[in-house]
Amino acid sequence: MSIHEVARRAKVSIATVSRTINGVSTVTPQLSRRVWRVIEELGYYPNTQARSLVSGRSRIFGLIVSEITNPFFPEIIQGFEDIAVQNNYEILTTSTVHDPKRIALSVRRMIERRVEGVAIVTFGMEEALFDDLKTRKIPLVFIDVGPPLPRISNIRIDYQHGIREAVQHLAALCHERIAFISGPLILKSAMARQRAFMESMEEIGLTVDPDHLIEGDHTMEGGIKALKKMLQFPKRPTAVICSNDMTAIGVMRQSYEEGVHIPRDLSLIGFDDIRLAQFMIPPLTSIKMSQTEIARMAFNALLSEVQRDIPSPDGTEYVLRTSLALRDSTAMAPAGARKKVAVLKKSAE
Amino acid sequence: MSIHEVARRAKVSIATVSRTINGVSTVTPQLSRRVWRVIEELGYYPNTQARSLVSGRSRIFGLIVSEITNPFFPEIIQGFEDIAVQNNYEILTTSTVHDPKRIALSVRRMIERRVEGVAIVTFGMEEALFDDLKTRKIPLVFIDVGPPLPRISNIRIDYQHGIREAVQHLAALCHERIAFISGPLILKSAMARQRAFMESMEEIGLTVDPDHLIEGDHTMEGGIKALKKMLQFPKRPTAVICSNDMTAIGVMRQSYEEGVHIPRDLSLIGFDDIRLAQFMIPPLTSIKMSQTEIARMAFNALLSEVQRDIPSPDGTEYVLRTSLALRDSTAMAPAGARKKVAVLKKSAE
DNA sequence: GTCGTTCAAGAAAACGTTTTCTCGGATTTT
DNA sequence: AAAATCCGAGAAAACGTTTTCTTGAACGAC
Repeated sequence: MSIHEVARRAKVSIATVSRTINGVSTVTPQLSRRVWRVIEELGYYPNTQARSLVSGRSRIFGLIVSEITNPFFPEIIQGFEDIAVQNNYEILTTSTVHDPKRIALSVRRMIERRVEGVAIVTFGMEEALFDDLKTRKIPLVFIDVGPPLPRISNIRIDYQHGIREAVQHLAALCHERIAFISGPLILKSAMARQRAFMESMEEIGLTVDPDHLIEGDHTMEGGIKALKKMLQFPKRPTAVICSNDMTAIGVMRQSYEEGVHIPRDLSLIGFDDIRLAQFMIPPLTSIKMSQTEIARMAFNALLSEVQRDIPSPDGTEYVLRTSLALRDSTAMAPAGARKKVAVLKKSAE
Repeated sequence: MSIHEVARRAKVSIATVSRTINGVSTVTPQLSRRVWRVIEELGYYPNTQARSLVSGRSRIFGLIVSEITNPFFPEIIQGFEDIAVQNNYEILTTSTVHDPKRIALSVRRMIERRVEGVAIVTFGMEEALFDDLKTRKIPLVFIDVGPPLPRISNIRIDYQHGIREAVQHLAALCHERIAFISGPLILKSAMARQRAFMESMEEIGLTVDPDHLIEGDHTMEGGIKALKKMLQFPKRPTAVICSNDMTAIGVMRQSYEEGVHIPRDLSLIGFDDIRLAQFMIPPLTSIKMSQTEIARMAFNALLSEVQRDIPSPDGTEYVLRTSLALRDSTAMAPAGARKKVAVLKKSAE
């Protein structure tokens, strides 16, 4: 079961066994073969704990996500796992469920397991909870937190690009009253998306009715509520952009309930472009933010930080583009509510 | 950083520090306080690897699921994680993506990390891949594999109950031509579901048109294909039961495409009752198989096996009930295709 | 043919813990 | 008051590796 047993049977020292396993070149081919044979016979697997205890490298990365039950995250986890496997890393995943206690606990456990780096994919505001990791100089990668710091990389999402495309698309369809259902505005990322929306609207010369800026919570339930609210306004919007797809799905759900037809009566655009979006009824137009790409960037950020001998003076900033994925949940604005054609023509590029 | 540093600063031996941390009662309160203070000051976290190396207990469980991107599984992972956290266990999750290589690799790594047990939630047929775990006497828990063995527990799903309810429900709505879209029939679980369907149909006195037994693949794409196929049959079914919700979602999607209205033209029932089901349009009637419950059972199976000093002579069998969750995707059969009323009355209980 | 080099492989130290063993002082027993 | 018991805490062994240090044999150089 242990390296000693292997050594005994192969009649070599444990050092030789270790060297054989690790492919150190100073081992005679003859001995190497003998050792390997015994290893096979015994079905010996080295003990990772002992290995990493002495080598000081755990080959574990932590991955902290908000909610694994939100379909956005599994894709990220899968992507992360895929690359991790290729690079012989293990992942310790935590789904925080937005519980600070849970996060703190999970951070602590990760440190105790001596993870080599942690990817934090939470769109959250719990930054302080990760101080422990910072003081221990563990490489980190965040999504959308300020400028990178030593050992701390950042993946900046370029919300503006995709959201501008969305707004332009709606404008081209003659929509004028466009609403935006944001995420919880305590979240930086939610704020950033809303700001990008406002800017895009301004850019194109449309005004945003304050009523049409609704705060959701990134859940389907939130989308349901938001739509209910929206339908009570004297001037209903003819199009809605949601801060994530789950919200959009909630809106769809409630539209069905209320007899509002999408896209005839209401054009709808989501954000994230989760896989499910294309299976909605109708298929949901959404702003794509590639989960696989995020996972890839996050992993590489950690890996390159770990492999570097001196930490990067400032961490690296990665940028992820967003872009509109066109489907069937948007249509021309209802005739009565169309924008003047002159403006239209221009922005329809 | 290590226990030695703490010992040095607190002017005690490392043994005392260890005892303090582990709450061994023989430590004088006074010393204990001194040690704790130093621990706080230093922000010392014990090294789990060293700990479990000497104690022989890794406090890690493995969790192997088929596909994390299938919404069925995240709920299980979340549930599993929740209980694990409570019991101070870590989880190593693997999403196999149905790749035998991947499974083998992940099994190997789990063994190398000396996991204390592995929960295998795959509805699959890759049983042989887990032999390595068996020979190493690592406690396992499967879903729906034959009778339990020493150290190997089994969660048996009682498909019959939920499926019978579904069939009875449809019969009560005067459906006579009921189709079933199965999962890949190499999977035991898919087989079991189909068998349960056949039995329920027979029980209630309905015959199954062989055309109406379609093999899907548990994906939305599979559901789409299955519906296309189904619509070509001379005698279209008026109701469909799907082997999982993803398939049902695919069917919904394609029905929309083809102008088949659910539930007016076609009644639809899914299986699993994933959270998403209630947000479909219309909300999907589904056979509930509680993911949380599965997670709970799986974890407890492992935990109780680990805590037991002698392995259970035969592993334990846990049983999970399924039952129908009624929503809006089913309706009376189209007038032309109704069953004779006499039979109806009886089975409508 | 002696003397450095080179090199393969064993011995031993180290990693950070837990746990057994040991010891000396305090407490109880007779 | 001496002997026996108890108990808190330190010393040291152990866990299963990797890696440095050591050794001894083979080899080439002079």
